[in-house]
Amino acid sequence: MAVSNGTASDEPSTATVDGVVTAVRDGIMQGRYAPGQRLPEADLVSLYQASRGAVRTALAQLENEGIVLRERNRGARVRPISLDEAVEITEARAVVEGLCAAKAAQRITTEEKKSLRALSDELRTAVEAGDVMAYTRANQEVHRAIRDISRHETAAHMLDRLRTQSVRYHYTVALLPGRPSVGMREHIEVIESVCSGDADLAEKTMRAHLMSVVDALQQLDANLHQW
Amino acid sequence: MAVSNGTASDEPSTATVDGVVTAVRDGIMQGRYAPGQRLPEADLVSLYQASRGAVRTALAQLENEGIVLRERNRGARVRPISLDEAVEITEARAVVEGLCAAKAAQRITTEEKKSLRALSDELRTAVEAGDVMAYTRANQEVHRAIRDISRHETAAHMLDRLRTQSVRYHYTVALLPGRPSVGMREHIEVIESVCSGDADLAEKTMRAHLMSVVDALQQLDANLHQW
DNA sequence: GTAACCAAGATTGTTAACAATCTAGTTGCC
DNA sequence: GGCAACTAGATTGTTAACAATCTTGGTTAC
Repeated sequence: MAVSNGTASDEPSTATVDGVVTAVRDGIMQGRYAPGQRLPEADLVSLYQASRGAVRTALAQLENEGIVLRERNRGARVRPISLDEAVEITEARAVVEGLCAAKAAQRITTEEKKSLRALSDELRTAVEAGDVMAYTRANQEVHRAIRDISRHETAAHMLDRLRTQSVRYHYTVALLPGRPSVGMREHIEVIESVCSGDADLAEKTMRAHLMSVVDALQQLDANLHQW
Repeated sequence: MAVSNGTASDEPSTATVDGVVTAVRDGIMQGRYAPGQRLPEADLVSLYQASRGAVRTALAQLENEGIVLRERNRGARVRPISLDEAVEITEARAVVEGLCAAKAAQRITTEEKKSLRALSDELRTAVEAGDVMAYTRANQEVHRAIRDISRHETAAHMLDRLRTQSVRYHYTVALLPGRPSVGMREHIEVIESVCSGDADLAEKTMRAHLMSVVDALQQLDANLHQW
C-alpha cells in the first residue's frame, strides 16, 4: 500500500469531494505525503471512505492546483518542487503580497491595527523562546492578516494557490542560522509600514521582506550543493 | 436548448476532456456564451460529442479556473464578472506582468528584441487604419511576447488564469474614445523599456500601462452609471 | 383572483461494472 | 548470464444505469 495514514489526527470517516481534496492537500502541506509519492485511487478510497468518482474529481482538482501530477494510465503522485521553482513562487508572492500590503495600508481600520500589532508581540515571544514552530505559525499569521485586511479577493485567491505549493520549504528556511531574528525584524517593519497608512512604503517593505526570503532560499541551495 | 453553436468555425466532432474545456473556454472568451448563460451537461454532450463524464470533469476544471459557476443539483452557468472584479484582476495583472517585464529586461536576447520591436510596427499600422480588432490582437501579442521572454513559468501560469477571466472587457476598453492611440503609445514605451535592459524601468512602465487600463475601466464604469 | 400544493419532466449526482493500459515477474532462447 | 517476449496482476479510463434533487406547469382550496 503506497498510502498510509501516519497520524490519526484527522478523521478517516466518510468524505465528499472537498473532504478528500482538503485531506490530501493538508497531507502534502504537512509533509505526510512525500514528493513523488504515488497516490493510488484505491488507497484513497479506502482511507477516506469516499466513492471512487469523488476521489477522481478530487485528484483532478489537486492537479489543477499544481500540487499533484497525473499521467494517463499511470496514476497520480505528489508533485516534486525544485528549489528554482520555490524561488519563482516566492518572487511571485513578493509582488502580489506587495499589492496586498499597499491596499491594506489604504484600508486598515483602527481595530485591525491593534490586532496586527499584537502579532508583533507573538513574534518576539517566539523568537526569544527559540520556538521555531511558533515562529513559523506567527509568520504565516502576519501574511494572512495583511491579506485579509487588503480585501483584495483576486490577490487572496492567487496567494492561496501559491501558498499550497511552497509551504514545504518554509520550515527549511526557518532553520537557517540567524533567520528567525532577521525575519522577525522584517515582519515588524512590514506591520508598522502597513499601520502607517503609506501604501508605497508598505508595498516596498513587503517586497523587500520576501526578496530576502528569496536570498535565503538561494543560500540554502548553495549549502546543499556544497554537500 | 440553452446552448447553440453560433459560429460553425470550431469542430463539433468527438472531443476529449481537454477538448471540451478549451471549446467552452474559447466560447466564453469570445463572447459566444453570455455571462449567466446556463450550460446543461446534455447540451454540451451532444454539441461536442463527448461522454458525460468528460463534460463533467471539464466543467469542474472550468469552475476551478473561475470562469464557470456551479451549484449543487442546479447545474453550471457562465460566471458573470463585475467591473469591480475586472479592476481587481487588472491590478493583479499589473504587478505580475511588472515582474515579467523586469525579468524579460534582464533575459532578453538580440533576436527577441528584434521580434518585439516588430510588434511596435503592427500596433502603429492597426491604429492608423482604425482597425480595433487588429489593435486588440497586437496588444495581446505584446503582453504574451514579454511573458514568454521573461521565462518565469509561475508568473506565466498566473497570467493565463487571469487572462481568461478578464478578456471579455478588453474589447469594451478598446472602444473608449482615444483609447487606441493612448494604448499604442504606452505599449511602445513598454517595448522600448524592456529592450533597454533596465529591469526597474521595465517594471515601472508596464505597471503604469496597466494602471492606466484600470483608469479606463473606472471611466467605463462612470459612463455606465450615467445612463 | 391568489396562494399553496402536487405531479411530471428535466437535470444533476452517484455507483458499479466493463474496457484499456501499464508494471512486474517469469519463462525461454541466444 | 543476459536479453526479449509473454503473462498475470494491478491500476486507471470510460460508459451506462439508477437515485436524488430541482424546476415548471397546472390544479385546487380559500
